[in-house]
Amino acid sequence: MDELIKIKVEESVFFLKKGTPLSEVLSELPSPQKPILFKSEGQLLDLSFPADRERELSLVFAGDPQALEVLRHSASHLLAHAVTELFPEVQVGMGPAVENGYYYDFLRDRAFTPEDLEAIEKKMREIATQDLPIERLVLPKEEAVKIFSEKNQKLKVELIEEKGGAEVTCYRQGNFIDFCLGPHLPSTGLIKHFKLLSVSGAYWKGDERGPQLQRIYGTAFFSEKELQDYLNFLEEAKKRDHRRLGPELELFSTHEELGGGLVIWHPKGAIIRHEIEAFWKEEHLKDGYDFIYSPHIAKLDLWKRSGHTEFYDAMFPPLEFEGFKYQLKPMNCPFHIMAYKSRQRSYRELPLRWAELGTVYRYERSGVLHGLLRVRGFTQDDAHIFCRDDQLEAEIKGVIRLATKLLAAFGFESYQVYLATRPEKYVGKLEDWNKAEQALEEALKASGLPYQIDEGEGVFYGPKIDIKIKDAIGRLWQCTTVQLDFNLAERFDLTYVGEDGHFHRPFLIHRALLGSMERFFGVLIEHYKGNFPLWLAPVQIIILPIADRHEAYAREIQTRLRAEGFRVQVDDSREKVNKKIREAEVQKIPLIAVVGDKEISNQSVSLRIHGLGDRGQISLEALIQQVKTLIQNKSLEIKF
RNA sequence: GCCAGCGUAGCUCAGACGGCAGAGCAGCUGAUUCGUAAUCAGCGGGUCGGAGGUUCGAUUCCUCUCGCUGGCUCCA
Repeated sequence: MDELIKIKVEESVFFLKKGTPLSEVLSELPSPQKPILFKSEGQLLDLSFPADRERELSLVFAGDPQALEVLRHSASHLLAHAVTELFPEVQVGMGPAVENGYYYDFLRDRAFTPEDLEAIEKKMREIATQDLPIERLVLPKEEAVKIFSEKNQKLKVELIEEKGGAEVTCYRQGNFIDFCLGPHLPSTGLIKHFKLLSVSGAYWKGDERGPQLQRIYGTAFFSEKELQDYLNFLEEAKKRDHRRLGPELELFSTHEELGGGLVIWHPKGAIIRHEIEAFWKEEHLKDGYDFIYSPHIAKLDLWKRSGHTEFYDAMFPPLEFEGFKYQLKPMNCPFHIMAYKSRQRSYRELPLRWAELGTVYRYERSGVLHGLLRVRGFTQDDAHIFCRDDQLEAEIKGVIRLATKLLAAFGFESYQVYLATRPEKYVGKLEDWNKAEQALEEALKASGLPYQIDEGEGVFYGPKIDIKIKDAIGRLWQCTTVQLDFNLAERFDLTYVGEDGHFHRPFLIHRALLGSMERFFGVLIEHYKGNFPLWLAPVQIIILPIADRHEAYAREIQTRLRAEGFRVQVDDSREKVNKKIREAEVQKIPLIAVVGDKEISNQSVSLRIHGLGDRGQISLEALIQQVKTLIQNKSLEIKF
């Protein structure tokens, strides 16, 4: 006798024979629009999912953001389908949906060319137009293995052997079948707005010893507008690329002669860095930090004691002289620890907050270097806090407050915060871990920032908080990190004498707020699109004399404005005003002061604001006052 | 480090069965003295990323190498 299963959909109740597709209920529902998925207990299910037990279903329609991942996953199958049609010899790997789209990995002896991608995309459209039903199949493992073996899909067979239970789920559309948990859209016709983006290498199962596959990336959306918006976003990101803007605006350069990942800050970049650092120092002093300077190398033995030689693989090879080996520093911590250990410490002097803009060197593999964002020599805005356990929470709160204060000054006010907790392998006492995790979480709660917990994702030496900032076009960048370190405290046997006259182990907090000057600068360039706010702009005001006879007046104003501490230039080239203005706009100089006969006669300038155009005449005094205010307030916008 | 793509003037890019290497912008010089996004003219500028090989001849074909790009991997 067939068992009947109770299925509740919206307000209606149905009874289905066990194993019949849930989609049966749809014929009875007066829904004007056909759903593409069901949702049950927070989980998305195929329309054809068999009735297995009592369920309450809701309907998910095309366009629903929850279904986007499914759309993209189905699009990845469509991609694999097209590839196997066009290149039957290709073996398919894995093809999930990812953050902004999807990819699929293929094993093929030749590389896919851009022409191949075009052909594949065309084939995908063809298959989509056929509107093939996407069927969910549950097969005994042996049968699935047999099917994929016959198709000579060895990678898939490997996956099934590895991951499949007694029964495995597969999805089929036309001649294409894939081992996959799903869920998927009911048919290929629903995949309408998609595009292939790029092809790159990827290792099978991420193992660099394994075979190298070719990964084709694509994206898909429910509407053409969303797809176009995303493609526009990619274009916009290209326009902001700091690797283009940096050299163009003469902020920094890199050179083959110097080596990869090594950056030279040009005067215009250096002045921005100076402003950032000055602000950073000022805020740190206000928060009770002291500064430290430390050398760039130290004896290798120091790094042995810290454990870096053992656990850290990004160190440059050591240098050797006078019978000793020296190590270029990848971190600042051991130096700060040495300073701490230079004498006995009392509980009365804790917390110690020691900050350093410390330049470190890391051997990053050549393939990962990327503009300013991933380099080999960089300056961390580092600090180490040594504190007692009763101070831990307050210290972390202080760090978070300082971090968000600094970031907000640059216009970063939207964050994603992660608390990473104890991993399986860890050093230190469980009791300390618990105390630290609790302090971190309490501090986060007090900060009012929404956060998520990455269970077990902490580093082996301590739990941490990471803060990612959201830039002007919504991209996330990791900057702030606050980490407890039980390892170094232990290895260097850090102690302080407590009120009880006994030795105690201090907590060691390692933190960087902006991350590194290089990386933060790269992010800033992209965030501002090169249009730095007035307080950071390398040239804040450019004065454009209309004709030669106005040059003396221009120089006079320049002197006057420089005396106020403003960064001012005069364009004395013998060009027309139009050309000078264009030049200044291209250079993204915030304020342009045009001076001619009129301005001389009433001691004024004609002001033009970058991007906003001519604002008319303004007296010299008013200009000075307003610029002063804008700089002092670190205003992100220029208003007159 | 691995896979793939790309390296031609400072920048953006043309180019060529393997046969003296081009444009625009920038730079320099001169003329123009001008009112809100490019005045005109002239000139200079290249081991065609580097090394080796094939060839009578290589920037072009081959090998190696360096750098960059997209990913992978790594990320104390």
